[in-house]
Amino acid sequence: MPRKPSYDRDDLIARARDLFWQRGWWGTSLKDLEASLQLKPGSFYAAFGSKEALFALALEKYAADGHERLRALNQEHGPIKALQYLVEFVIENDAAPARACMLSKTLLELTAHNHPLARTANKHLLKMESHFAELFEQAQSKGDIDDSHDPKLLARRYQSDLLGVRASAEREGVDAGAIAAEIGQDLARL
Amino acid sequence: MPRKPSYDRDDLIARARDLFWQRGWWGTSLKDLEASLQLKPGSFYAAFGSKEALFALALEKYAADGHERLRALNQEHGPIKALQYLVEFVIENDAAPARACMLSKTLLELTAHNHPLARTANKHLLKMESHFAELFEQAQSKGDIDDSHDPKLLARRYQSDLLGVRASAEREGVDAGAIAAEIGQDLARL
DNA sequence: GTCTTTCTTGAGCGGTCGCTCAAGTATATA
DNA sequence: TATATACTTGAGCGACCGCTCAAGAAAGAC
Repeated sequence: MPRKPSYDRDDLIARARDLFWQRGWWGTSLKDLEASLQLKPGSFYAAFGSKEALFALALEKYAADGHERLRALNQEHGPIKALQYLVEFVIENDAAPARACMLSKTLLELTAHNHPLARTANKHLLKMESHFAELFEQAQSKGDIDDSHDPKLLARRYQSDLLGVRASAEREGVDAGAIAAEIGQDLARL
Repeated sequence: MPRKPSYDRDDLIARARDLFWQRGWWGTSLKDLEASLQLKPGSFYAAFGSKEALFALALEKYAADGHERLRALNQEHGPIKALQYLVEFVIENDAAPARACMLSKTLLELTAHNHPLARTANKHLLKMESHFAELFEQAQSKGDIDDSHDPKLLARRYQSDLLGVRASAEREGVDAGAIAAEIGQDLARL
């Protein structure tokens, strides 16, 4: 007896992710979202409950896609090359709405306000860091990198470097590709 | 015949800088500023003209202080040690309202909106990068680091690393001091 | 003291914010 | 076809946004 929604929920979340990713939390208004998702306020709130709830879903999708990309790169090229390709990919992907990491943008924007979404973003970052550490472990098992390194420390540094180069890639007049290449060389030297 | 303002303009700019640095552009309201600067709307607009104009002054002060700090560190310890100490300082300075760089926060928040302040922030970042390059040049002149490196490339990478570790330092559960130490070691190896 | 000039005050402007809700519309079941 | 059950619509809520301006208060010049 009911009636189906006329939209694809997952597609709406993807569009919201792109808007939030590009414009940030305070920089994205309900009006922006209504225009992009083609949803009137009533439908919006029936579907997602609040702007905050949708942002959380967007973060989740963003993180899930990141994990999937890394997994695929690893499967095709092995751990170290996957980490090298990832850096290049995130700063060159023209399909992305921004070069900088959505999680870091969220963190920097909302941490000082003690906003729950800042904690959510940090959790996703920690998960991503763990994923990096797994790849460094695999690289050691395969003998690609020296056993003397601690995979967790390598992952921590790699993530920091990644945040830095992605922020740099958001700037005009900075050759982020060159920085990415240096990060890749650092990985090769391990 | 006139009447002097009851405030110290430079002190107000410093307080505004701290608020903006911590809470960001959209996250800082006129009400916040009025409370912190102890200024009613009328006085505020008589003194600074607009929220945007004050933010620009705050960025300028932020950048000027950064240059002065680097200059002082260089004078006391020499170029390479200055760059090493700077990383430690920015992520450990409890007096600062945030660990992350105000220029990068501004850039990430406002670039997608084509906001003039994003360009302003980027200009300050470029100036800072030039300052880093100068120090690397001096280090080469003194023989502290190898001549084969290009100071501009070293500066670019150093700034990227700095942005990364400062964003990481804003997170909970991340030992940014350890990352800073690694960056310092990288500098020592040049 | 008087005058002039500036600084200070705060009510309140038009606009936008995130969000609500009652009314209208479409669809799957019976 | 009749009914029940969603989904869709959009006017508009109270709160807050950045900002204005007329009136009052204070201080240097004479």
